[in-house]
Amino acid sequence: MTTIRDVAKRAGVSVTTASYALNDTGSIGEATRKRVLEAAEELNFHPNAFARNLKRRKTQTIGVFISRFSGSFYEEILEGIHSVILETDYELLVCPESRSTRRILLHRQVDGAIVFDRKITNDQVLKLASRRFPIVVLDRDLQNDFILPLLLDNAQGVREAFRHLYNQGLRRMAFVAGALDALDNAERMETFLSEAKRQHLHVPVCQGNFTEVSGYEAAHLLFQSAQLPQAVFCANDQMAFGFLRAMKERGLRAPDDLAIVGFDDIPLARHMQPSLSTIGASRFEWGATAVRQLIDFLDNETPFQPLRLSTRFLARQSSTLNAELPPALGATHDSALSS
Amino acid sequence: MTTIRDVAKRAGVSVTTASYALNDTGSIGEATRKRVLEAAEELNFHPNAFARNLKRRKTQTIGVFISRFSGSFYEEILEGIHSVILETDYELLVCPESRSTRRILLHRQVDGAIVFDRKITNDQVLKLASRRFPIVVLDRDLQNDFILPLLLDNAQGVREAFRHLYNQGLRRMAFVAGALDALDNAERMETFLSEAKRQHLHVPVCQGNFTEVSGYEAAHLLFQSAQLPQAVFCANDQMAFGFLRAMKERGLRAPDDLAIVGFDDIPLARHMQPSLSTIGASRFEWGATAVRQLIDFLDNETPFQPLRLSTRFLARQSSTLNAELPPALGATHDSALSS
DNA sequence: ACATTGAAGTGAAACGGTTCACTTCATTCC
DNA sequence: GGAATGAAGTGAACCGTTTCACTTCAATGT
Repeated sequence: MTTIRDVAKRAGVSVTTASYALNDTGSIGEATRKRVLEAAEELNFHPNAFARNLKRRKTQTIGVFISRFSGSFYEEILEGIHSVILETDYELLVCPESRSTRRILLHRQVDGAIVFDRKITNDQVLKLASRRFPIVVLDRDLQNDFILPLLLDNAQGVREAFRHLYNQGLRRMAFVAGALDALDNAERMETFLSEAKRQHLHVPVCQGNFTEVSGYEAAHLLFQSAQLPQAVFCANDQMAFGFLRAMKERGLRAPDDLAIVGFDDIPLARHMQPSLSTIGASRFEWGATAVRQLIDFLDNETPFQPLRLSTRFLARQSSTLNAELPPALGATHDSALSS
Repeated sequence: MTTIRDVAKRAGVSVTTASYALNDTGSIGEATRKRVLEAAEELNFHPNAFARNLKRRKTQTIGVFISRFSGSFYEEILEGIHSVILETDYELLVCPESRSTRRILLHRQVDGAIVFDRKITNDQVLKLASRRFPIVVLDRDLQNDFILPLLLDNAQGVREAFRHLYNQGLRRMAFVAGALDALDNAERMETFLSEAKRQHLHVPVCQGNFTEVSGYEAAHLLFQSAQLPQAVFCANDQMAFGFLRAMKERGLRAPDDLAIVGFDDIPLARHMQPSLSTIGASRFEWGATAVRQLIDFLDNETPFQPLRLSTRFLARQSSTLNAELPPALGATHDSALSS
């Protein structure tokens, strides 16, 4: 392992000079600089990141904390983050939930963090965030000078979805809720119910927890009620998927027997049979925005700009009555595979 | 930022003692140890990872180098890796292709690497790998004491697929090839063609590059030939997907007009209409095996054990003639969403 | 009674960079 | 001609740990 001392020796200069030359700092003559760079090249020198970070107290790295890799939900967010990182001189460290999370966060192995992992508590985030360690949170409404929440505009998409159902003459609606502690769930439910209320509709709520199975179970519960609803809004796509499975088993068809709407626009949604109406946002843009703001804060102390990511309702087969929608595949395969 | 010195001072011991106590090394009295740990707790002390790594010359971190996040191809591999990491005292650093790759690899910010990114050259891998820096490669056939290739057993699955087609009486077959420089493509093609040869079949080859579009284009090329083949094997699912799109546009149906088989078993494959016959491997197991061997090498110097990951053919609608296959969704949704 | 042992604890030198404060020396200015 | 300036380069402290080599001292063996 060659060190900067080796380089300095070979170039016939002091370690200081070598460091300045390699980092393009200090004032070093052109000839000397060249000699140092050549020596470094010849010795295949690469500065030890630990020594450097230890001294600089900066890592030039952004940490992203997610709960897991699968689900293709994070995928696009990560892609967005990655695409921005590529244009900066920062590096990216992705950390799935585990002990590591604590370690990396606490040991300051990154200069800033993007958090999308409910296992990390609000308290932890609050305690960690500081001018020297800004944090962007994607999954909670937590905010101060050093914490930027970047959330979905749940209300917008849900309102559109409600209108879509309502305008088709559907009146008996039900809501399948996700995890109780999730902000997104609360907002989606709150919006849906209040829209319904404005139309003097009462909407029963089935409690789920965002998993496919809980959607399946919610469906069974609803099937037992005296009168089937005409439309069901599920707080996310996974539950909608489970709900549709239960319907299929019962011989019920969407949208004719029951119109279904989900939330998230997971990749599968457009490929299902019937394709699933849902509410989507650009997760790519989400990730990109997060890291852009974070780096802007780190480099220029630009104050955080909270904002809500716009969502939009996507009418597909599962909720669109008597429409001549093209079959899912033919209509959408292109963008589906473009990723 | 509190340091070990603060802890030592508070506990009324030397820095050395504090370090030994915190790391459970050296020989330290029970009472003293307790006092140190308490002091650390009270001061909310967390050792600086850079200083530690600098001194220890070990990072206790495994680096995974992939070319990108999307495609849901890496997803399961990462999950597999992650699941093993969770049970060890190693951490995980996932690095999408970029300058970072070079930096992290060269600067030894990780103790070992798992490489799945063709942008990293064989030369680089060879130069980097050493007893102190073992590397597992998932995308190339490169091997020495410190480099472990973990590849798919392409032949096995492809052979099964060929038989499946052949046993249904199909004789006119074509092959859509992927990127020329890819080992996987070479092996799949080689196997398919030699199986065909044994049956005295001649199989024309259309060159593609693993992308959906290249599959689409390959289809158009084939459509111009005098006689349509009865079965087409695509070297991966993406191309098969493009091929099916072209067929649809032409009013051709799989499997009746043309039986289609892909390779990879991407999540979409089972959800398409028709569902896509393909060849799959447990990518989860793939990742898990890789990291297990790597850590075993690092911790115990266990020599690398090259092996091929078994693959299996999955008969689905796109290639199964006159069969009563259940509809894709009903049959498979459970495992599809279980992730 | 004295050497031996081993547990408990310590001082200081690393690890490999960065950077502050400083020197040297040629050039410019008045 | 002497002070002022500034470019080029250097020595050494420092970042926060770990760990080698060492001391101290009570307990043990003979």
